[in-house]
Amino acid sequence: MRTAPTILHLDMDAFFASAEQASKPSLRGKAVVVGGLGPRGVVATASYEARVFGVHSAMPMAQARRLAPNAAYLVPRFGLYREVSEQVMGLLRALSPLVEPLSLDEAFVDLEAGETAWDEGSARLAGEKLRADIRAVTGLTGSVGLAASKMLAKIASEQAKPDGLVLIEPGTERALLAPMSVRTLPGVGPATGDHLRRAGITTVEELAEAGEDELVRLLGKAHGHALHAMALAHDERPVVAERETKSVSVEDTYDVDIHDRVRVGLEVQRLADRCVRRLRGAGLSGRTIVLKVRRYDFSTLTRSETLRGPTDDPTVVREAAARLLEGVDTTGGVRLLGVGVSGLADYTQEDLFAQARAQAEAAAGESADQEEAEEASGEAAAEHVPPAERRWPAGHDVRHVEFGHGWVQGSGLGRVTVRFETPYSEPGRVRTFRTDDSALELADPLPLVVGAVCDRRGG
DNA sequence: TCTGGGGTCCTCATCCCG
DNA sequence: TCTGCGGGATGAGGACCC
Repeated sequence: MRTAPTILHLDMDAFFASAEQASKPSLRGKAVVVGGLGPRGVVATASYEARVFGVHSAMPMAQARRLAPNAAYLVPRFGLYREVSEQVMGLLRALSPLVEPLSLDEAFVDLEAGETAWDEGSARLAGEKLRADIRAVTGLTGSVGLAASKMLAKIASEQAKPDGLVLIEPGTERALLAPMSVRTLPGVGPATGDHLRRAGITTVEELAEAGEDELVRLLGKAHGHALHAMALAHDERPVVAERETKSVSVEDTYDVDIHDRVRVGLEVQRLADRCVRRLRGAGLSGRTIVLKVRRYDFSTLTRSETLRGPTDDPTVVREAAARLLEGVDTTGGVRLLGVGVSGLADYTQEDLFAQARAQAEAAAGESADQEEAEEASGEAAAEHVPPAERRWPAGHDVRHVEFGHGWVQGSGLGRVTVRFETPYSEPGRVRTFRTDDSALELADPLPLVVGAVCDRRGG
């Protein structure tokens, strides 16, 4: 057990929403909600100003609009977030070679392994410098937790939010955890929380008192054992820099349930193709094909099939997915379809026919670019979206030959409204154009901080 | 209120093999 | 040859995370 608080957890504050506010001066200090804008969208991130109204992540967008009707509603721009994330991860890697990213906006760092901190004082110093560097390089704020284990570092960063730093002093861990809700612990979600509550356990202290045998009886071996250790503040999980991918999947929720069996089949083929493109992009192949179907009543089922060897052949995956679909009853309609591949290998079995076919397809160009573009703009399931919204997604950057750089505030009825401002300007003016105005075109996002180098493909 | 998309891990049942 | 049993592979489902 490590004794010094040298594990750092970084959590960027309201990351997507903050990036949008940095990018759009007129939204600073305002309620901003980023998420899917379709009828079945959910909130990905709400700015702190929006949280005041009760809006939070994973909430249905329709509910968010009722709570905060005057907030700005934007589609996520993963390209921008990825760039900012890479800048932040770069700063973390300067602290230690042991960096474990958990998502675009979160990571663990082992400061001791990087020899940047060895005790409380040096850890606090490194954490504060990191926060300052992140602000300087990205213009955004992040919260830092420091502790002797991953679990506690994460709890600390949660307490530090927003824009703060909390260090949990060694020796104080159990007393700190004792009064907290069991839901604070990683791995305790709604289901486990309910389960424990029915057994009369609501705090970490009660969890520790319950004893390991009782927890194993209640929750099963692995979960019970792990939770008992967490309750005693025992967490020896190391920071792991590289974790290999175990599965690749794509899925779409449709704005309206699909009833037509033929259409369901076609969608599954499209998803299989998209999945294979992602698989190949990562240089992977896999043995197990998984079909996922969410029905009209939200009941979800999966069907899978394991091949004799790994494949990255679109035809093979399409055919397997189609076979799996045959065994699924879709009467009543489906709201979501997904195709995945697991059992991954970083090589493909020699299959010369498949390779020849793949090369022919690559040469033909196909409609791959079109679909990649759709994916990139988060408009994959765009068939029902009117053309205007599709070409001018809310929040995306544009450039006008006369008025310069701006972003789409909204579009519809043949009109698109643009606010002309940049990350470094004052809040800008709004103008409206026809959606087919040739003076207006989509543009790449600008770096959030002046002088920061943004290395974009083709940009 | 009506529930995204991309993952990970665990559990349980079943089948096959030795 | 029959039965018991353990273990691995497979398939389905569920909980959880960001």
